[in-house]
Amino acid sequence: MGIAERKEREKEQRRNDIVDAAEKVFFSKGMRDATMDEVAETAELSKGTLYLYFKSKEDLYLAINARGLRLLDKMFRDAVAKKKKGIDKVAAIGKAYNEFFEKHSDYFNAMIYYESHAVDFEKNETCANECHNQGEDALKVVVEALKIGISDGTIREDIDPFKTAVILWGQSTGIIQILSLKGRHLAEEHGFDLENIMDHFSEMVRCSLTK
Amino acid sequence: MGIAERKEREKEQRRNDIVDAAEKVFFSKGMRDATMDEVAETAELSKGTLYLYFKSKEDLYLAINARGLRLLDKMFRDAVAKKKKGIDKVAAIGKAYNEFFEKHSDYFNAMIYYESHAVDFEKNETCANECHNQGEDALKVVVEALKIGISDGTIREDIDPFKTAVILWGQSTGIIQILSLKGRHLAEEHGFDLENIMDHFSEMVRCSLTK
DNA sequence: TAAATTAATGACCGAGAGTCATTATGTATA
DNA sequence: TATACATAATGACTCTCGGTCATTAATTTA
Repeated sequence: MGIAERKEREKEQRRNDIVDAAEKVFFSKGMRDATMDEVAETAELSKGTLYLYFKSKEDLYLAINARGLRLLDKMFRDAVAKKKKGIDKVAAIGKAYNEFFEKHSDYFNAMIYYESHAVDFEKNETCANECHNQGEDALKVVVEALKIGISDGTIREDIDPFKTAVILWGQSTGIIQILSLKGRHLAEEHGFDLENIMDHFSEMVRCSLTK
Repeated sequence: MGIAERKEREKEQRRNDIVDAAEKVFFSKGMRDATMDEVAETAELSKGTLYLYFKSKEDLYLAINARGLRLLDKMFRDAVAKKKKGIDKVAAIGKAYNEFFEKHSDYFNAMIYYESHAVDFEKNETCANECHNQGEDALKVVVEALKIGISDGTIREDIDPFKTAVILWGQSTGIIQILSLKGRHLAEEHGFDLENIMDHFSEMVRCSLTK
């Protein structure tokens, strides 16, 4: 009985098409100014149909965010795979995060929005959970890198890997966020050199992890 | 001619009353769910009057944020005043920031909202500018503390004070933000000890600033 | 081919931000 | 004190947009 499977695939496909359309609209107009009517028009579907696939506008936005997090997780995994030593893995993750911001700033900004709003799990269920899990997966990559570093002696052993991973995550996100939002201004107003600021930060991190 | 001055004062007073009312409503309902009608009711004014004093809902929100930033700036100044050495001043600022979060989390969350949204200066003019200036003032306190630390030899001299201040600001904000949003979950799910995480972070910062 | 199930539609509703013609209050002038 | 003038405040109204649901269309099953 392949009909159920085919239907399942088609449903998945349609869902994806909607997220594609939503990305176009949300990324060009911003979460605030994007309208569900425009997403519907872009997807060549009626507005009602959007609500068959997503619970709310926020839920649809979270689906985009989940895509971003999936991509970030992949970049993290690729980054750690290329290095042997724990400390180098951690540095590679930092570099990957910065690259993620530079190459996929739309996704990064979506993430920022997500991280600064308490998400109502009632109204978003599925997508919110996927975001949460995807985020945890990415964090795990950092935790593992730290553990490896402690084992191979490239990272001081008096740190708690999980705690430190959370700190690193928060730190990095905060800095990229400030650069994303105020970077242009800082460069113009204060002659700020944006290029090497992340290197500067990486250096600080390396310093604090190696004692 | 004291009439003009009195009128000016009254206007200022009314403006303050509106922000007071807005704080009550925004803090209890959240930026998203707060309505201008409710602010008007709380302020015992008509909705139209709110728009005589503020350009938009966002503008009113920015006025609240400016208050928060003013408070933060003051806490930073008080913190540095109590310490002699540059490195201790920097540590005191970090402690003050954490205290700000703990004692005035409503303001902190307002700040987060502000920092994660590109503010439309067209629609907010005055308040947006005040936020911006207030933020720069607070940042200056950090810059000064770093400079003093470099002079008195408690902070390594191969760092750029301004650049480092921005990094510290972003880092701290990012961490507090993640704790604010996910802290409860991290504690429950991963047996995370929230108490000393900021100390842990401070230690990392001290380590990276003193070489 | 008819009945049943599933998918899609778009007119409609309610909520809330922002407006503006009208009204009220306070101030200067005769 | 009465009158013209200026400024402040009002709230009914509009308009946009997220979300709903009775209706229609398409697909599957019997």
